Amino acid sequence: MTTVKEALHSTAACDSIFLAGWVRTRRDSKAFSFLELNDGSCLKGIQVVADAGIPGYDDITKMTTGASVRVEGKLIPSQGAGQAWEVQAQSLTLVGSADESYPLQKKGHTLEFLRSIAHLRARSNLFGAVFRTRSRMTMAVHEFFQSRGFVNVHTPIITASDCEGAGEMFRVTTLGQGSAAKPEGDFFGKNAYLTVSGQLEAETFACALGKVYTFGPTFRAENSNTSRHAAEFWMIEPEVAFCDLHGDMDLAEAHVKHMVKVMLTDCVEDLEFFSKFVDKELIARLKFVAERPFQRVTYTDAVEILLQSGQQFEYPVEYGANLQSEHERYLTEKHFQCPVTVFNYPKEIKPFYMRLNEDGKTVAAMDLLIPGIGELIGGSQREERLEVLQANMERHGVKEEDYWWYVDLRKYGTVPHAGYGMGFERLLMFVTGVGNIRDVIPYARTPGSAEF
RNA sequence: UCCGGCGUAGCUCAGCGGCAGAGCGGGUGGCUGUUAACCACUAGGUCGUAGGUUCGAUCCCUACCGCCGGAGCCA
Repeated sequence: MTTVKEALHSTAACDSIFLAGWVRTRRDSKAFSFLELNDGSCLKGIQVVADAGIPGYDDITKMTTGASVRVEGKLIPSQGAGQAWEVQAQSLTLVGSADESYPLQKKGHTLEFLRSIAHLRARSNLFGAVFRTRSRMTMAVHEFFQSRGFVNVHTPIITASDCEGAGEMFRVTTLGQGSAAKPEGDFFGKNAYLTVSGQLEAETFACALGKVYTFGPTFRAENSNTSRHAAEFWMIEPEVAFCDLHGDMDLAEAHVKHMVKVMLTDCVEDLEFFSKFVDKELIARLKFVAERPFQRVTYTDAVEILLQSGQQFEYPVEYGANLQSEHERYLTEKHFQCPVTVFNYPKEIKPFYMRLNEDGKTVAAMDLLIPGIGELIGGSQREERLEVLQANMERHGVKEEDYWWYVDLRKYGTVPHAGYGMGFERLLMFVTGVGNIRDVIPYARTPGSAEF
């Protein structure tokens, strides 16, 4: 069997071709019909010409939009404008009909409606393109790290650490609802949760294998209702031994650039579709990002830029406070007009594991901000000095006995090391131009929503 | 969770304190190497849910539910 993609890219006619897919639209003449057949292998469908009387033509009225069909025929140059090749069918087989209740119409639908039929939306042009892109970007992540000698580590999904500082956690239990049993009586003998980050475990492997990365699902039980947050998302977390913050920032920028370059070279047809129907500036922006160096600015300088900007912000700019979304947007969209890495944040607003700088006031943290999305990457150099780490834990109210294995890393052959987390869906939003995280993941999990 | 907006036909929306509307999609017929085809006809509604005001509520008020946008949390 040939895919539609292969057929459309054919360099020569072919006497015998087999295709199977779903009907996008049909136009009937008295003596023949046109079927547009799409099989998901690429954005475009192929035009099938079926003369009345060929085997299977009796079912032509049932080959409506959404029906699945097999076609046997010849690949020939098209007589009509609009396509180079078409299939002259010699026989048609109706595999599965789709009656008039099939919800995907030939016309455009809103993203909100398509979310309500997420089990069918991958059959639309946009979502077919999104999920082909998602697949290619998945491979690009592995290519990027594997080509640099990184080892992929599968960190656990279920964890017993209940305060990793990355957000609220989902509880994992086999106890019945309202059970009075103590955690000791639960499956793991203690409270267990879905992971909010594989970082701490990844650090242990970096301190053995050198350069590692994780790429897997991550869960946050935050009651977040935004276009950039999901309760279940995929995160990429590299962790590198003998690496400082600057090496970490170099890696993060190279990572983003690599992903963008793969998008530009390997997803051309889908990218052109996004650029035409989702975001007209997309291709220009991706080329810009692929070619230009990113900006880097310390938190202190960023605050100064914001104070000097003359902009009226809803929230005041203040040293020592977190940068608000509007501040980050100003930096990346207005001031620098390109991706920006902000680094060296005040220690008070960052978690216990980040490395204290020589000034005693800031930590070696960094956020990579991109236009339109905001924070794509958050990372840091990790505190490798035992006494300093212990003091940080004390200050953050983190109990050492809960993290004895993490502390052990600093007792036995400790090394400077650094890493970051990249939200895979946020990256997809950036490279596709799609504005809502719910539309770059097959079945979005958000507060109050776990259908499908 | 907070602020704002929206829930009317399968979809996108208009409407109005007094008989429920359009475009698209669907169905039927016609026509054509067609391209989101075209032409004609046609079916399709508990106006989100529950209360309240009113002679009368899809319309005004309240609560709830859902969705969208923004904020916070973060990736």
